[in-house]
Amino acid sequence: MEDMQKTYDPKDFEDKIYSKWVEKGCFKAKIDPDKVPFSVMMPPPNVTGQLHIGHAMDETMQDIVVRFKRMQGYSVLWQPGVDHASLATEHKIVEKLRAEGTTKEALGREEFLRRAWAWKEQYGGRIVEQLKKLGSSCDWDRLAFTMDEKCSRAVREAFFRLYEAGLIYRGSRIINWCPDCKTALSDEEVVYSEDAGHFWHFAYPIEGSDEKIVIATTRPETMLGDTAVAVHPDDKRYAHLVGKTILLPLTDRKIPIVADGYVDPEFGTGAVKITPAHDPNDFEVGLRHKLPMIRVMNDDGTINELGGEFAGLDRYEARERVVEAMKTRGLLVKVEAHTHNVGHCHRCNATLEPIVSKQWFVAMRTLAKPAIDAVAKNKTKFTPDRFAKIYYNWLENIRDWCISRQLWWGHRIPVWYCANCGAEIVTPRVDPTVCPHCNCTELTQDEDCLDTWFSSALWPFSTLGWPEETPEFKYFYPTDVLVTGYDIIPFWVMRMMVSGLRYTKKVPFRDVLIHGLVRDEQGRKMSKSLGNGVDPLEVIEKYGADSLRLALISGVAPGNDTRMSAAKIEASRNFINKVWNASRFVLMNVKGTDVPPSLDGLHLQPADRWIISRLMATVREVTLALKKYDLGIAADRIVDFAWNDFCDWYIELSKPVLYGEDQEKKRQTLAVLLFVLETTLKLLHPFAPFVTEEIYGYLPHAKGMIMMQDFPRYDPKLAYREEAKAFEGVIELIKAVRAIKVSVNCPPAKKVRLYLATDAKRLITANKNSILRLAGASDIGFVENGLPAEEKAVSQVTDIAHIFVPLGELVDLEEERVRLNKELERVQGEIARAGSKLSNQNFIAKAPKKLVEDERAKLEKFLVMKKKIEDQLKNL
RNA sequence: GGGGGCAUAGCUCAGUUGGUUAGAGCGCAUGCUUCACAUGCAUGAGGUCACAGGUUCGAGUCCUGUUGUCCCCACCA
Repeated sequence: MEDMQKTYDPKDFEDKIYSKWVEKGCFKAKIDPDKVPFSVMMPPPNVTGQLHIGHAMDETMQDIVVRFKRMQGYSVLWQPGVDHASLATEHKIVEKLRAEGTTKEALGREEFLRRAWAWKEQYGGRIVEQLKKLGSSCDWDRLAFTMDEKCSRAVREAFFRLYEAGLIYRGSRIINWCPDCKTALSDEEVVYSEDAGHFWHFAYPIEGSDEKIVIATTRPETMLGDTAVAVHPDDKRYAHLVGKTILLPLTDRKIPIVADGYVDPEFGTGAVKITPAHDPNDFEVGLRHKLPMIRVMNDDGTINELGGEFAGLDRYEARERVVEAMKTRGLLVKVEAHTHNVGHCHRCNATLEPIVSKQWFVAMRTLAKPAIDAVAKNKTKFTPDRFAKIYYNWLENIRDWCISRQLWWGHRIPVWYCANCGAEIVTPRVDPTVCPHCNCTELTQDEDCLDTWFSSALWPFSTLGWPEETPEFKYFYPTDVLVTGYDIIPFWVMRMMVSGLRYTKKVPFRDVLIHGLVRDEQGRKMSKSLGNGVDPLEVIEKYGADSLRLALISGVAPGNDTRMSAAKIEASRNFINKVWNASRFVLMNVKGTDVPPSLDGLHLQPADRWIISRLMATVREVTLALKKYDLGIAADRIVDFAWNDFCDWYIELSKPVLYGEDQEKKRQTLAVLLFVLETTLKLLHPFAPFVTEEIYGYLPHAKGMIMMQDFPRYDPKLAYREEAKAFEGVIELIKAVRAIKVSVNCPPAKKVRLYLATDAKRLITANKNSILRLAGASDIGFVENGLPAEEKAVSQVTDIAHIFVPLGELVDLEEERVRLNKELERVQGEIARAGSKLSNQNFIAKAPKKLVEDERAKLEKFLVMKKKIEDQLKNL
């Protein structure tokens, strides 16, 4: 086999490896009765969307979990799919048509849909290809689309069931209307922002009196639809006017003055114009006082024929003209600057109009209850659990969900109306042809579509074939974990919970792993307008997918936002490069040897046992962290082990053996190097799948693909706790010698002689060559009581030895005295701290025994150190 | 108005059920072209864990309050 390339270049192998995984069917989900299923539903990205950094994080997290579980032996389904994204997609197509100089109305429904599907065919594959670049190990053979036959069938069934139960109804209510997209929106789709506006004070004349009542409004044009003015019942200023009639200016209408508790006497003038058809609060007031509703605006935001002379004007032009007209009549009292929260369309950002409109709604209150209970009873668990509170907050305050959209791209509402008797007809599967009430055959289907989230809400089971009891559904449902961002909780998580419990009587997923947003270097949201977005595809191109993945999850706690920067990605790339080079080192040395395939029967040296012990600790911690979805911690542990323990220590410790003469020791060391490398690669695989798979292919005893190997297991036989701890003493010794040399500016290349007063002669002798090499020493001598003063040595006390390094001219005795005194001070501080703890009777009585013992041992240790340092000071 | 987050090294952030001398990356300082890697190695400086109380033998961690900051929801027309 060829050797590994000298430099790490992900472009050499990432695509090749992905193809290989696909070819070998590594991602395929199988119904295997002998295995435990583990299923994850990918949050479907918009079918015509492009991969952005937020997707990249979401996908990476899922892929890590899924690869981990697959290696642990679960039968994994990671279900991929894309969303038709009704409004988003239709918006794009409408824009395109506008550029072509036509409109959807001009094309007609059929032709428009033909174009929409063509658009979907053209761009629908793009995001899927981009997901592959990341290394996503989902079962592409099962790729679903919210508008495919399977999902559409589920939508129809779900609608039917809710309708039958009376939980879907049609009614005229105030909804959020986008005059640009010309559709209703749900409350969740409204984005509020503080906008600068005005507060116009208008005087309304009162019939049969010279008195006028002054109202204040931010939307003057809506006065054309006023049907009352309201004041607070206890407001003495207006008490005499309640029941009187207003001659509404600019119209020929007479409207009453009513008293209603909704009015805040402190705000504005204390008198409110009531426009039931154009304001949610006014709508309520209107119902209470049985006021007429006069809708004065068309769907496109222009004033309709009820607006008299203003008919046909755009809403903003109408606003100006109304103000002008009032001014001319001397009825404009004043204008104030006023900033207020205004709702905008989440898709096109147009200012929304609250409008009375006949729409379809889902009665959410009834449905919310089981969804609240399921989380309260821990049937579904949020990670981190604080998001359960946010979830409750949403569901407890939920209002009915407006599900109809005046769009064509989506699931057409499965309701037919009878031309004869006006009946609503809803059937679960087959389209009705005859009215069951009057036998009339003239039926027309509702023109509108469903909110895109209506189908997304069914995703965990619609993709598995529900309402059919398919084998997939039985095996993989409920799913195990849903991974998504906190911003999607109200849109999706909540609604999947509601639907899942309603239709399947089960929670749709057992865990919900919530992540935050990926922000830019300065903590700002990434946005197109700021141009501060990090393009994941560019990052992959430049650094490789593994670096991107690692950068996206390292140092990130669940649920928290994270910042992305070139520096962070480079740090990840550097680590992967490190792994690459360490692997090269091992393979280079293994080449041409008969390295044993396992550790069985080997006589392990202290350093070997130490690294294996550290490895086992890492395996345990990583496994635990992954189980708890602490992906950032898991990654940090692996990086820390691989870089510090393995590369900086064990590989360096192995060199004197590898370059030495003892062939048997060499074989053993190679076996350990290989074992640790292979185990580390497996641990790292879920995080950095490409590079680990590539390197694994070079390992002499590799079996197939790394992604199909067993995830490393903690083996108590390999824990070697005591030996590892003893060996830490050797490491501490080496570090101390290095520090001594630096402290006197001794060139690193200059070898020094070490003199050690120690009880650990055996351990030190066994590791002599390593100590010499790593500490930069020429020889070790053992002494009883240090060196004579004329030797001019620098000394340091460690756990296993009192070190003396004679450095002759380099040593300044005065400086050495200062250094030792400083050290003495530190040790005395420790003695005082431990001493005060141990003299506290409450500590002795109440703290765990182990802790007390540890504290005693510590005190003992520091007392010995103190003695040695004092002796040395006397000696100087 | 309601809900939630955050405050730890110069910067960005970890810190599992309270328990060694509070960690990492980046940055900084000093020194290293040692045969895997300068995308590197070694050594080091740098923290009253926002503030004030409390619980506890013991608090960065739990409780109460304060301050600052960010987000979500509601929406006084």
